[in-house]
Amino acid sequence: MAARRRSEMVEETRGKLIAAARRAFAAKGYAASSMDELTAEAGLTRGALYHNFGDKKGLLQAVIDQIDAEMLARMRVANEKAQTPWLGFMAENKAYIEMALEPEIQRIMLLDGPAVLGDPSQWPNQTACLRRTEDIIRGLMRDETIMPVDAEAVARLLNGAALNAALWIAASDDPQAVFEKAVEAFQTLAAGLLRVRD
Amino acid sequence: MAARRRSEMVEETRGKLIAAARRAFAAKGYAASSMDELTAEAGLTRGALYHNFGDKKGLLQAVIDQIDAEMLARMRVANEKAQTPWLGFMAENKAYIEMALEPEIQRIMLLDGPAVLGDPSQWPNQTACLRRTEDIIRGLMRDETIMPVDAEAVARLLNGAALNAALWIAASDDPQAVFEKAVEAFQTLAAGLLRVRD
DNA sequence: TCACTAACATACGCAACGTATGCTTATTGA
DNA sequence: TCAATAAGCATACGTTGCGTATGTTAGTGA
Repeated sequence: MAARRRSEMVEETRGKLIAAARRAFAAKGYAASSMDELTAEAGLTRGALYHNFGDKKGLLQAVIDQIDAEMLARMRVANEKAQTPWLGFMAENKAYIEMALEPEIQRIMLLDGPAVLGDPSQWPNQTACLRRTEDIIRGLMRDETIMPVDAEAVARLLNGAALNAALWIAASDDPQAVFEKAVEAFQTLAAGLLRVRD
Repeated sequence: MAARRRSEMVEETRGKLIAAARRAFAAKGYAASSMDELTAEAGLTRGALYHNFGDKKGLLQAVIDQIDAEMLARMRVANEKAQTPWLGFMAENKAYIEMALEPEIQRIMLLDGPAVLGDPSQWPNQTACLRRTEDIIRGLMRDETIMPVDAEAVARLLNGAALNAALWIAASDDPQAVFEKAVEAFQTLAAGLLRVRD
């Protein structure tokens, strides 16, 4: 039995806890998730949890950081497939709406996260998705694809619009149809950015 | 000592509990608000609470219904002062952003409410603000002030944009300056609705 | 006037978080 | 190689807070 490295074991423990937390938070919500159950499912106890993450909020923060990184990666992929910068931008936003439809992301990133940790803009990592949107907008302005605007403000607004669209779609009877409508409306609004060049 | 009517006393009790809950939820958030403290501040016990509202969520729902009605009224006032339907629409949205900046509304309506009760579209009353926005948009379409769009979708997106704008503003260092930027960006986006008529 | 019921208070059980303490095992320095 | 140390995690405990079951008082209708 080769003695394993300390850092390996820690990473494994943290990984197991984060994975179990993702499942529990997504399925039952943050408040209704018991730390006893959660850690037991990971084959551990609450001792490991409080040692590694400090408290329940700390675990949520870790889960959010992980999901956020995944979302950022998926937005990049969506952009790369597009033909023009503007279409890439639209593709990213569509991808965001699609992701926001997934129960796990919706529950953890859009509902519990902000309520428990405060506004996402205060999160260390959640800013990643947002900052990327900002960068894209700045690029479009440099290309003169869109008119000059405050990139941060527009990024924020579009992000909120997409977020709310997702909540709306998820609560509807016919998600697919409503999704189409939401994307179309999103493009209509975003056209405001293009209006002098249309 | 004139014996007071039953219904009067009940209304007073409910009013006291809702008022205390608004203060507590706004100041400490839903999760951190103790029902014992809350009811004690109202000069009552948890017995009154569970009799009148069923559980903690029920009290939050009652608080939300009350605030929602107030918000709707304020949006109406903002609209009435405007010169044209389009400006009225913009005024309502600006008013919404302003309201969403208030800590009480932000904490209860935008953060804790959705997380605890689920998406606002499922709330019995929160739909009020949203439906009003929808109606306004339909009116603007009939006037041919804006191009034909899916009113529900656009209402949702604009609502989300305004919501996120408020969270952003509140977290910023210079709320006043950021507020100006947010309103301007909001108008830029909304201009997408006007583009064929510009 | 008197049974009856609604409105609220009191008392209890239980679940869950956070901390303090204890044990086990990897790492470190001689 | 072998203590000594500390990190990593488990166990045990105290506290808080929700929800319910039960008790008590005051208004209601016949």
